[in-house]
Amino acid sequence: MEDYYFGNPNYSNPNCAHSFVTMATPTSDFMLSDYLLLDDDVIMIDNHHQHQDQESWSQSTESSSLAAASSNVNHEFGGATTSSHNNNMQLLDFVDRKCKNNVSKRNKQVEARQRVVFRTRSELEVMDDGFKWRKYGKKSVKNSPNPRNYYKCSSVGCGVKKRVERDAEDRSYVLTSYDGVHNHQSPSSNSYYTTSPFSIFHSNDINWSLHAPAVNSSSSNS
DNA sequence: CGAGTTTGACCAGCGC
DNA sequence: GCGCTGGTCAAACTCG
Repeated sequence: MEDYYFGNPNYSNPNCAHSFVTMATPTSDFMLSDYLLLDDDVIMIDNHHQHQDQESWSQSTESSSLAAASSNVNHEFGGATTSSHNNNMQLLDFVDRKCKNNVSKRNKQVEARQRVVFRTRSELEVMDDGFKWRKYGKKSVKNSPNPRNYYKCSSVGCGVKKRVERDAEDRSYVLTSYDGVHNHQSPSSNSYYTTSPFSIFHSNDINWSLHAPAVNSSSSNS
């Protein structure tokens, strides 16, 4: 099986090299195993749910949009997520509990903006995805003991935003949501990234990594 | 000194 | 209309 990484392996912080995670198997701390298309513009990714039966999956995908999402999973992830059918069953529950309750009013106003939500198991709240982010807000949210951090892409003219918060139910997981699509290449030296956050799923021949951010190290103190 | 973070204030949507 | 909530702004602050 190929190794799949999140982030650019060539864009690492020597001070944080210890946190570099390789995803060779579904048992890695950071595992890309699920994502879901919600209402045409929201994708959720869950990285730990793995054990559901096929029957419940079929039941839970009666919705056409969700069924479409499941097909996308297999298509987009290819060999990296051969078991994604099973994984996404839990993801549907996850979406019901998390996404549908948490989609912000503000986000509802943002039409045609793509939104990707990652649920990753990591001690690090900020994951380097190759883009440069500037923190512009921090907010305590209801029903969660953990604050939510707001980031904007630092690139001029790029309006992509992301929110990062600890999972209220399991603090070992981090929820990272991306709003919008980058209109530029990744500033990282080796531009494996394309303009869309979804592009990570199209890189069958590219290694992706999860590691500590190369910049904004002070943000981890917040 | 510039870039990034912190944090309180402000705004807008929603439910009652 | 009012209060609650999530999201954003911007001045002050920190750090390299």
